[in-house]
Amino acid sequence: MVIPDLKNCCGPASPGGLDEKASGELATVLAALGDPVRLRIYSLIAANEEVCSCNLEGPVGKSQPTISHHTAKLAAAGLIIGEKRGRWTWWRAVPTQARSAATAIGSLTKTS
Amino acid sequence: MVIPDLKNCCGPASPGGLDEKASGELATVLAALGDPVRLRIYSLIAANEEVCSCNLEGPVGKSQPTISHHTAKLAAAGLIIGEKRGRWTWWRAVPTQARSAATAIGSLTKTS
DNA sequence: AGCATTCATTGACGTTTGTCAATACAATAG
DNA sequence: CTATTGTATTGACAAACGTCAATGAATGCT
Repeated sequence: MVIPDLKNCCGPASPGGLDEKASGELATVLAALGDPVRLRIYSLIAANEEVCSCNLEGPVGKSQPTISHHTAKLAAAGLIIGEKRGRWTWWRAVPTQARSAATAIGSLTKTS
Repeated sequence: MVIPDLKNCCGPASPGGLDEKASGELATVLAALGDPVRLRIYSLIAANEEVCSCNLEGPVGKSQPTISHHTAKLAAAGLIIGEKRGRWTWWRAVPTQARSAATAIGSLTKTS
């Protein structure tokens, strides 16, 4: 008795695709941006040089702990960094992180 | 009695940022890619012209219903489309969707 | 020093998510 | 037509998530 192929529709596809580690890192960044509230927070920060937390609660319309929670998540993904100057925390975007994620997505599409 | 400003650290920031609708749509796409398993599935599909489901279970290492669940989510976000040809479902990437998300992320960073 | 303000953290709650077993559906093969 | 094969759906469950009230920690003002 010969053991047949598990599947017979086609070969083992192709080697392409991200490995487990790369997909995990990129997914972290994309997941951080994959929430409407966080995306708006990030866009507000990225559109300005610096934004202090006091300017986030208003436009976003969430409570202060929620804003803090989301900014922490964006910071954990390396998308923003916060500097505590005086009484306020000022947030700045890290453009390289967003851009590398953007190019990573763009380079997933077939390049032929 | 004069009503004071709610916050006094700075003005109302800037108008920049995505509106609620735009952030919701983009967040849907990014959330779809914000999972390591889905990102690997998408990268496998995008790296090839077409991929049938039988070639996904193996590399991804998840059960068949899980794969189906994730492909459905990617399809709902408009990132892939499935065509049932013969016995197998063939998945194709929609490069425009991924690319528009990539450019949207890229254009969030300050352009000055 | 004492008080007010700003932000982070904790705790709690309901909702969503990722996963798989079991089942149902669809389409080909014999 | 019946059996087999590939895929989608359902049900269930633990884990993660988003949210807010309450509390804590750190800074500036008087």
